[in-house]
Amino acid sequence: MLKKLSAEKQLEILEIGIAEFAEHGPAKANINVIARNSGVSVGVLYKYYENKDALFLACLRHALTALERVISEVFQSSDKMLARTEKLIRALQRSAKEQPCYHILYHEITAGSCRQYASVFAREIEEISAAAYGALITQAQAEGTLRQDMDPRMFAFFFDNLLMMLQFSYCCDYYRERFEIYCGRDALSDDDKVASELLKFFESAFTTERSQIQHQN
Amino acid sequence: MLKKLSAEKQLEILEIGIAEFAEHGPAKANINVIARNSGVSVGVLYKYYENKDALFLACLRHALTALERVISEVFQSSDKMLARTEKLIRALQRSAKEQPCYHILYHEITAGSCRQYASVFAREIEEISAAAYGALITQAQAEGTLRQDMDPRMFAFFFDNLLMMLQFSYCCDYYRERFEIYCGRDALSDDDKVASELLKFFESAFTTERSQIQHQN
DNA sequence: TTATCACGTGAGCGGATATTCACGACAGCT
DNA sequence: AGCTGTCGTGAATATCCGCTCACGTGATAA
Repeated sequence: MLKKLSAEKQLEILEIGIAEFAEHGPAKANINVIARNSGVSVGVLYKYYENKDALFLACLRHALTALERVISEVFQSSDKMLARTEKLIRALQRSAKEQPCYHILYHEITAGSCRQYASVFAREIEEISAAAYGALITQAQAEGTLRQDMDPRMFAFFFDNLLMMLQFSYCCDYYRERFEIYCGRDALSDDDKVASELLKFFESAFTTERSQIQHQN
Repeated sequence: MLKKLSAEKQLEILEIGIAEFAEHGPAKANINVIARNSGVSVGVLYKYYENKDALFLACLRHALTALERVISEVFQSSDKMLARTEKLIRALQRSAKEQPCYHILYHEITAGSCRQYASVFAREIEEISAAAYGALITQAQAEGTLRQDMDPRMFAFFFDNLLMMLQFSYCCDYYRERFEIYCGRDALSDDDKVASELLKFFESAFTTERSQIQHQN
């Protein structure tokens, strides 16, 4: 190999691609623009990626891997459920602000122009978190720190629903606007308040009077 | 006016448009296909709508009006908070199954290819429900049937987050898959179970021991 | 120094599709 | 019946953009 694109340049292409795909959506993102912004020619893009679709998938994978890392780091710890939940919230807030495009790209695959990948990616991404959250919740129920009267899978589902919406609310244009409409102009900057309110919401959903009564029996 | 497209035909165009835009996303939806499927010529579409964008916005407005009607019907009643919440859940489940494309279109505007409209539509759509939910919650807090220790706007926000995700989980491909992964194959058909589980989740978030203690004082 | 060839380049081809416009059809009027 | 103006038609046009390929460049080997 003589010149070959450096690893950094290849990464740069992915980053620029993520930005472009996130800004315009997969359908309207422009390959020629990605090439220009990355400082390479269109031709070389097609040496590395078979077509636009392949480039998009590479960008997506890059973004999703980064997001998975954020989640899995939180799951390294052996905290109790609530502490872990708080860490999750904080980590998502930070990540959504630092790398908004990654989250926007994640959101993209839920939209119409990505229908084709919907089932593949749903399995790939959500199976992991569904299993993790499900296990966490079942365990918490067994330990008696969580209400007994709910289907743990449904619980995990609602739990993740709130976390997904939280991510999107920090970086997707529509959801950002909506966030401000609901919670006020400074909602986007006052991370502590949002985190603590969401945590309160979760906390009372986690632990009802019933679950405690059942636990004492 | 001599012939002019009948009101029914104009409605049909909107319905076909909604289906096409929902299936492929605004960017990839094909005007010529919409014309053919509606049984009219492309030309006439351009007599009624300045361009593709204008047609898309008309479809969007049609869909959103229908969705608003679903919500506002529930708000006609003077039920207590929990009863109203249940009605909301049921109405959204029904509507998402009967008119999936309407909800998919709603979801579309949150994605990248619609960035330009994000702020306009966010105000138009969410301001209404934000105000309604916010008022509902403030009132419930005043009556003492709702915990006092949460910011009512944030509460309304989380509340609506769960409802939005519920809608999407019944009709957007990715969210449907995810729904099944989290809650099992039959989640999509067992509406009663989903409704009751979500209601339980809300119920305990609404009413904590603390709120009841405070109320008894 | 020169030949070779691995890589990168970007002008331009081709297909897709949004948009136009010259035309036909037909209702009402005379 | 013939005229007129309103509408609807869809082939044709214009544009955009994904993708290709003939070429340039510079590192290596002889």
